Amino acid sequence: MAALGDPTRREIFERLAAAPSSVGALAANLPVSRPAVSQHLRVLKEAGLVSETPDGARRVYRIDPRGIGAMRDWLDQHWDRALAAFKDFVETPEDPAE
Amino acid sequence: MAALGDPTRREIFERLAAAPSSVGALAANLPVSRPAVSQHLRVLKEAGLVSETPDGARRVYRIDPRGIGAMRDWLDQHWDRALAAFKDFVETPEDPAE
DNA sequence: ACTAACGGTAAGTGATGACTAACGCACTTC
DNA sequence: GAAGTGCGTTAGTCATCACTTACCGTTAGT
Repeated sequence: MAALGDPTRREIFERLAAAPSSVGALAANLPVSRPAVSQHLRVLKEAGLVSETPDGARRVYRIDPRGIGAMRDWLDQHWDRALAAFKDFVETPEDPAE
Repeated sequence: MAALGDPTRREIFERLAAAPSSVGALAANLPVSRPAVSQHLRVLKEAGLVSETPDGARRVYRIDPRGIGAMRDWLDQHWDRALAAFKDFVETPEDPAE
């Protein structure tokens, strides 16, 4: 969750969501060096958002559905509560006692 | 989106999702000072995640459904693509040529 | 009007973290 | 086996940011 706070990391995440890719391919289309991409991928992997697959000398990274699913659950949970509270707030005309 | 990167800010966000609150009430139950809470609320407000409502001398903050809705949309969009790509990856038996 | 309570703002400090350069390791191909 | 490619890791630097202290504006009560 906090792993997506950095813009570069979010960019990497979005590119992987579009299509799995290797480290070098990602770094080639990004304004940062390859080690930087590698470090971001490690953070994303530890957060459970991506998974790596060895492919010879290369390593292919792709989105891990479980991680993004956990985020969805977290968001939906708060969404329901927030929506209920907001609805209650709008419908209350003007509470004088508070 | 990046506004939820900080743990303290996420904590404030979750408390507001549970129930709207004033700045002082939030700071009283948090390990940080009141100005810190005020700064976090400003970031959350600029991100469109919370909205403030003047109530006399106090200001009540609550979750803004639009902000959390935008996050949901962003997440769902990437979820669909990632799930399709992952499914395609799993179903591919084992590509010998590569 | 004066006082007290509530909250936003400014300035300054300390720590977290994103980045690059240099190095080492695993795998492949000649 | 030797050279080359693709990645991860380490050390070090620099910027970003979260936090506190002090101050000022605003609103409610006496």
